[in-house]
Amino acid sequence: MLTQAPKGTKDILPSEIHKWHYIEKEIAQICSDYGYKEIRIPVFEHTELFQRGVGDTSDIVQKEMYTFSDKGGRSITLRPEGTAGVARSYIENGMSSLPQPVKLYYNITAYRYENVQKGRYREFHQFGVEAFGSYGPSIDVEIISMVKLLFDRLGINQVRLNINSIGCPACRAEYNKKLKDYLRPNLENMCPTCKTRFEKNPLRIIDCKEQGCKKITAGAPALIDHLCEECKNHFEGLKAGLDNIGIEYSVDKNIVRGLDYYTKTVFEFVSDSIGAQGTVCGGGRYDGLIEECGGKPTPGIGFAIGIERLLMVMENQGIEIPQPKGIDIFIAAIGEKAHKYAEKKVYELRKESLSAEKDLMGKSLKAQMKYADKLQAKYCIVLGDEEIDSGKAVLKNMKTGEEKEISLDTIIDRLKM
RNA sequence: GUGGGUAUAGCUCAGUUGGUUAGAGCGCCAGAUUGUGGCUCUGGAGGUCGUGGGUUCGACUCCCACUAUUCACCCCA
Repeated sequence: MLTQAPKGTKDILPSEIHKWHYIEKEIAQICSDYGYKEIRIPVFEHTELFQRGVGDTSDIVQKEMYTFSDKGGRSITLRPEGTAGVARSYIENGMSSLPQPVKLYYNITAYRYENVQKGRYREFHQFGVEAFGSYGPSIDVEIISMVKLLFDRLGINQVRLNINSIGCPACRAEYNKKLKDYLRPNLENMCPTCKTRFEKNPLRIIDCKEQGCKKITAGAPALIDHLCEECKNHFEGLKAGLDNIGIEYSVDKNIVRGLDYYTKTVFEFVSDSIGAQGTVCGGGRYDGLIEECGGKPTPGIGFAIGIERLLMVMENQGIEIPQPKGIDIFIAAIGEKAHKYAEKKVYELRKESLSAEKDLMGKSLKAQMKYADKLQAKYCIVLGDEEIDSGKAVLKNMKTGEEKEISLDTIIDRLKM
C-alpha cells in the first residue's frame, strides 16, 4: 500500500517527461497564435461551484467528485474539470469589463472518482480553452479550428470531428416534450437507467447502448431537427464556417455532453484506436454558465483535451517525440587532486549553461567512461595529476572518437564553438 | 455499482501431468595485464513466486477468499 500510488493515479517518470514538455510547448505556441492567455486556477473550489456549474444531474457531480470538509467546515471539492473554475474566475475578477471576447487557456490536472480503465484515470491532465463574450458561430469555428490545427501540428490524423447542436433551454424543453411523448408508450420496455432518465434527462436515452432502448429510439425525433430558429441559424453558421476554412466534420445527432452547462454547439474529436474511451477532445458552447454561477448573462464556448489520451493516439500512430539530448561534457578524474579540480571545472561550465558532469560515486576510470557514455556526453576529458600540472588535456569527441589536445583554460570556448 | 482477464527479479516474460537449491533477456554493479566508453566475453547483486487460508507426503503450479492491476458496461477528457 505504502509503495503504491493510489488507484487511477500515475507517476510521469523522467524517461517520459520529454513527451509532456513537447506537448506543453505546442499548446503554448498554438494558444499564442490564437491569442489565448494562460490562466491558473485552484485545484479545489467550493463544492457548490461544481454543483451549480457542472450541474446537479450530471454523473460527475452525482457520483464522481472528490468532496471533503476542510478544517473550517467548508465543503471543498477537487476540480473534476476546468470550465467551472475559469468561469468563477471570470466573474470574480471582473473580466466582463475587459475587451471581449476574453480568451483563456489552462493546462491542469482534474479529479474524478471513476472506475479506472484504458484512457480513464482518477487524476488526469486536461488542456482546455475558454472564450467568453461572443454569441456568434464565428468563435465556435475558431475554437474548433484551433484543435484541428494543434492535431495537425502534432502529426495526428487518426481523429474524426463530430458536431451537433443540443439547442438552447427554450427549444430543448420543447423538444423534451416531443421526445417524451414519443417514448412514453414504450417506457415499460426500456432499461432501468433509461426509466430514470425519462423524467430527469430524456435526451440521454437517445445515447443508450442497450439493444432494447436502441430499438425504441431508432425512429425518435432528433433534437437537431427541432431547434428553434436562432439555434438552427447558429448551427448552419457553424457548418458554413467550417466548410469555409476546409475542416471536415460529420454531424452526429447522438452527441450529448454529460455536463449540464452545454448549449447549442457541442463537438468532439474521436479516435477509434485507443480503446473504448476514444474521445480525445470534447467541447461546446455554454451560454448559460456565467449567469448560472452568478455573473451577468455572458456566452461562452470551450473545449478540453485529455493529454493522456492525446499521447495514446500519438503513440498509436507511431509519432516519435524527440528525446532530450545528452550532456555537453563529462570530466573523468583520477586521484583526489583531479577530483577537486573537476569539481571546480564543472561549476564553471555550468555557470556558462553548459551541462557538465563528473563522477560522484568513486568509480574507476573505465566505469566513469561507461557512465559518460550512458549520459550521452558529447565530449569527455580525462584528468590526472599529469594534466593538471601541465594544464593540458585530451578532449575526446565521444561520437567520432576524435581526440584533440587542448589547454584546460579553453574548455568553455571549445564547447561553445 | 456490475462483469471478464491478469498477478513470478527494477522492466518484459518462461516455468513440463504438482517433485527437492525458481530461470532467461534487458537493466544495474564488477572484471577481461596496471589512465579511456559503445561491440563482445566472464562473474555478481537482486525474488517471503500479490496476501491469507485449504487440498496434498510435497504447491509458483490445484481450490477458496481478499487485495491490487487491467479491460469492458456506465460516463467522460
